[in-house]
Amino acid sequence: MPELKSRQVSQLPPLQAIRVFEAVARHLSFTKAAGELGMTQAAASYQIKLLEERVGAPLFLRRPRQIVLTEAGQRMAPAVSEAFALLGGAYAAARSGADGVLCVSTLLTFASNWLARHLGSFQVAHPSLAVRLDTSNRVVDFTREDIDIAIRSGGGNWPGVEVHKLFNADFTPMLSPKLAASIGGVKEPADLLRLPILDPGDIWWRDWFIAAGLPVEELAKRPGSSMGAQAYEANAAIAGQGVAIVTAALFNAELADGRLIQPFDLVGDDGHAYWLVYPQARRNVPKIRAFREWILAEIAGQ
Amino acid sequence: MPELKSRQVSQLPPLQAIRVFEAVARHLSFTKAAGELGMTQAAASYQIKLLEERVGAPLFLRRPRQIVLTEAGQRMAPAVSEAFALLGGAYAAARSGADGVLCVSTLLTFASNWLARHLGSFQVAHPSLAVRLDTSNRVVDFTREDIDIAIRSGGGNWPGVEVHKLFNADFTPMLSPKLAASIGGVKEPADLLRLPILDPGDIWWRDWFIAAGLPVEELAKRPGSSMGAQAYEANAAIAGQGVAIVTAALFNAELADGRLIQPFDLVGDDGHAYWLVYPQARRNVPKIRAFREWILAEIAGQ
DNA sequence: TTCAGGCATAAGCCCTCCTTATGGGCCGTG
DNA sequence: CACGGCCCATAAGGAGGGCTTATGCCTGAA
Repeated sequence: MPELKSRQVSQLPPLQAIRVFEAVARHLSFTKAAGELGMTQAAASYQIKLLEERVGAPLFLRRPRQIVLTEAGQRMAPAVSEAFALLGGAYAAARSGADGVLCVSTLLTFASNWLARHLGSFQVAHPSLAVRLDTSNRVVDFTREDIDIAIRSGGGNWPGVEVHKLFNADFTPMLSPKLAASIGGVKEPADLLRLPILDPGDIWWRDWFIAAGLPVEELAKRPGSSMGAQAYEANAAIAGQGVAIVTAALFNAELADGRLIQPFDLVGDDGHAYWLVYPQARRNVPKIRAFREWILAEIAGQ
Repeated sequence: MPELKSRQVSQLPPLQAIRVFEAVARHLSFTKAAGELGMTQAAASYQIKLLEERVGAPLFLRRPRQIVLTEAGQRMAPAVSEAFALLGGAYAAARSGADGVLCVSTLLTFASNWLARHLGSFQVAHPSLAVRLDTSNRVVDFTREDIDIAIRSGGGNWPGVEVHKLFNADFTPMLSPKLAASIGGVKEPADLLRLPILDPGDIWWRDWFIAAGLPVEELAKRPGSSMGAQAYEANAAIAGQGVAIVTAALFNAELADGRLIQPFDLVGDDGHAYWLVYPQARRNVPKIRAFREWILAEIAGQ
C-alpha cells in the first residue's frame, strides 16, 4: 500500500526530528539541545537538516554565535512545544496514573476474610495507591482483563505468570461453640455425624472423613447445598446451622473471638494453596512490587 | 551525560510507538492501524508491546475479535490524539505556510524599475503567494537571512547557489530631452562634455568614455557625488540635472514615454549581469519554482 | 469441524540515526 | 593582527532499532 504510506509520511513530520527541533527552538542552540537530548551536536544538526528538507524551508538562520528561528520556524515552534507538553503529560499520567490504581482480582472468601482485615495496613504504607478489588471465582486472564494482580487457589502451576504461595489451602471442620454444646461437645470426629453438615457434597468432606476414619457413605445420604464460597458456609456455621469444612487460615479472627471453634487438629490437604499471581513481565512495576512485598510480609508475620 | 539521557528518556515516550498507539487506539485494531501507517501488523504489535513495557501497564486488552483500551490506554488516547493533531497542523502550516510568503531580496533599482512594473502579473498568476521584497545592496547569505530568492548583479559565479541570467548589465548615458535640447541636442559623444555628469567617479563612465574615444581626464576634473543606486541617478537625470550612466534595460519605460533619452547606441559592458539566485537545494520548492518560471518568461517575452 | 480473521512471536536484515573526526566561520583577546 | 575558542556543517563508519516475512495460536462463525 505505497499510496497510503506516502500519504501518511507527508501528513506527519519525522518525529525524532521534531523532537530535536523542539529542543533546539527552546535553547536556540544545537549544542545545548543535543546535550539535553543526550546526543551529539552533529546528530542535532543532522536531524534539523532532515526536517528542513521535509518542510521545504529553513527553520533556523545560522548566525555567527547563535541561531534564530526563521518565520517558518517561529510558526512551528509554539505548536510543537505544546504538542510535546501534551504528549509528555499524557505519558507521565499513564505511567503514574497506572501506578495509582491497583486492580486486585481475588477470591471472595479471601477478600472478605483476609484482605478486608489487612488491607488497612497496605493503605497506610502506600497512601497514594488506590486498591480496586475485583471479586470473582473466575481465573482471570491478565491479557484479557484489566487486572494487575490476583489471588488464586490451586496447584500453583500456571504458565506465564509469577506465583508466590501465601498459605496452604488445608481444610478442617468448624462449627459454632453453641452447636457443639448442643450435643455436649465435639470430642471426636464421629461426634460430627450427629450434627448437620454444610455442603456434604464437597470433596473436602470426603477427604477429611477418610483421613479421620469416618465412613464416607454418611456424606452421600445427606441433603446438600453448596453455597459456592467458604465465607458463606462459615457464616452459616457461625449461625449454628451446621458444621462447615473450611480453610483454617482464613478464619483466625472467628477462632480468636470464639464465633467458631476448630474441634480437631486434623486438617486435610489436597495440595492446593492460595497464591499471589501476576504477569511475569510486570514483576518490577512499582505498585505490583509494593503489593507483593506487603502481602508476603503480612503473611509471614501473621 | 548519561543522567541527562535517562532523564529525557523517561520524560518522553518513544515517539514511533506513540504514533502507532494513536492509530491503534483510533481503529481499535492492530491490523487496520498498521495498514494506515503503511507497515505490517507485526510491526504495530511490536511497537505497542514496547510502549506497554515503557508505560508499565497494558494499554489494550486482547479480546478474541477485537481489542479494547485499558483504563491506562483510555487516559492516554485523547491527549495523544490531540497532540498529534497539533503536530500535524503545525507541520502542515509550516509546509504550506512557508509556501505562502516569498521573500525576495533585490537590488533597489531592479525593484523600483523592473519588479514594480511586472510583479502585478505574478500576483495575478499566483494569488495565494504573498511577495515580500527586501531591498538592499548587500549580497545576502541564504543561510543567514530569511530570504527565498534574490536578484543580484555581478559575474554570476557564486558557489552553492543556482543562477539564471536575466539580462546583461550593460550601461549607456541617459539624459532628459530638455537637457539635451539646452545645448541644441546631443549628437556625438563629445557633446556630453558640455553637460553636467552625474557621479563621474563611476567606473562605468570611464569604461564608456574609453569606448567612445573621449578623454577620461575630463571625468577626474569633475565634482562627483555618488547616489548609490541607478534609480537615484536616473531620477536626477529625469529632473534635468545631468547625464547619468545606467543600464538601459531598466529604464525602458522612461525611454518609451520620453522622460529619458538614450543618445547613443554604444553601450558599455563589464561582463556583469543581473541574475536570479537561490539555494540549489531549494530549486524544487514550489514557490521558488513558480517565481523562477514567471520571471524568466517575463524577461524573455519583454 | 473447518475456516477465516486477528494478534503474538521468532528470525533476520536493512536502513536510520548516532558517533567520531574534521573543517570553516566568526568573535574576543592578548 | 594573529590566535584560540565557540559553534555549526559535513563525511565516514558502525550499531541497533524497527521493519518484514513466516508461522502459530486462539476464537467465533459457517
